[in-house]
Amino acid sequence: MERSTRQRQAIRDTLREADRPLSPGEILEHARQQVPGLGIATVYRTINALVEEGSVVVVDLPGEAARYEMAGKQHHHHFHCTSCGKVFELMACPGDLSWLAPPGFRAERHEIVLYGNCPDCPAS
Amino acid sequence: MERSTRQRQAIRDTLREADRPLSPGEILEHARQQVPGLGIATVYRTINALVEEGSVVVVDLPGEAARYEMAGKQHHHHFHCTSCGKVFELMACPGDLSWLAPPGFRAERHEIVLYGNCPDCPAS
DNA sequence: TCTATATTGATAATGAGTTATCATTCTTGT
DNA sequence: ACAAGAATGATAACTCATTATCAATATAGA
Repeated sequence: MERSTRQRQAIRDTLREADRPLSPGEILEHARQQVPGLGIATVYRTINALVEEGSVVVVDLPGEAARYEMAGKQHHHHFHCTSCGKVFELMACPGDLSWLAPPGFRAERHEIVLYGNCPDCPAS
Repeated sequence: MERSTRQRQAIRDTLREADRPLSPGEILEHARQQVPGLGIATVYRTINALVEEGSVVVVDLPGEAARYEMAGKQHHHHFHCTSCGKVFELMACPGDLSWLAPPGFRAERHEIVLYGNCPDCPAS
């Protein structure tokens, strides 16, 4: 990530402004508003560079391809809208859950995903 | 799923005896102890039939290919050993977590995954 | 036992997501 | 403004899990 290009700026801005994890496709779609000709290859290349750099982290959800969000956010979880497919951030957390594991297991971290409808999607 | 074959029996037995969700590869490996020549295609075919039939359910974990476990178990979660990669069942649950979502979101269900080391894997 | 045909195993094919290739374009230091 | 070479875009190639194909085999009813 040496030179500063319109493409990279658009991709970085997209991630910075997003309040939820975005898929490469969502990043492409949004960043194209700034750089119309942007290609998906550049999105992947830039995402990977940002992840290696440590400024972006991967968000994996069950049965889904990877999404990306800015690094450095406080511990949080996600809400997956089963209607529109978007993933939102949940800044709340029930706290330590290592007690869920039987003796002998050493739990180091947890992930929680809520499923349902987001405010933009009418109840199914 | 009309005829009864050694292959299907072995696959069904494998899933019935497992106390944790198994990947197609794990099912193949275990069922081959009963039916040495068993092929991966038969494992997939049988798994799919069992899922359609409703006797087996899919277990999706973040960033992982699907695993399978017998249907009808009570609500539970999973523990993913970051060392050996095996997934275990956690029969405990913190209960309703819909309060994690901001107003406007309608949470219908949740998934929880704990990560760490299982009893068989020395602490990293 | 015999036959119809469901099932199997090997493997080619597929699909979705991601990465590599390469000629062209753009950025940056001079 | 110029040159070196980094970055881009189009797309071919790749990866991995899963599915389709098809000749050979095994099951179950007659």
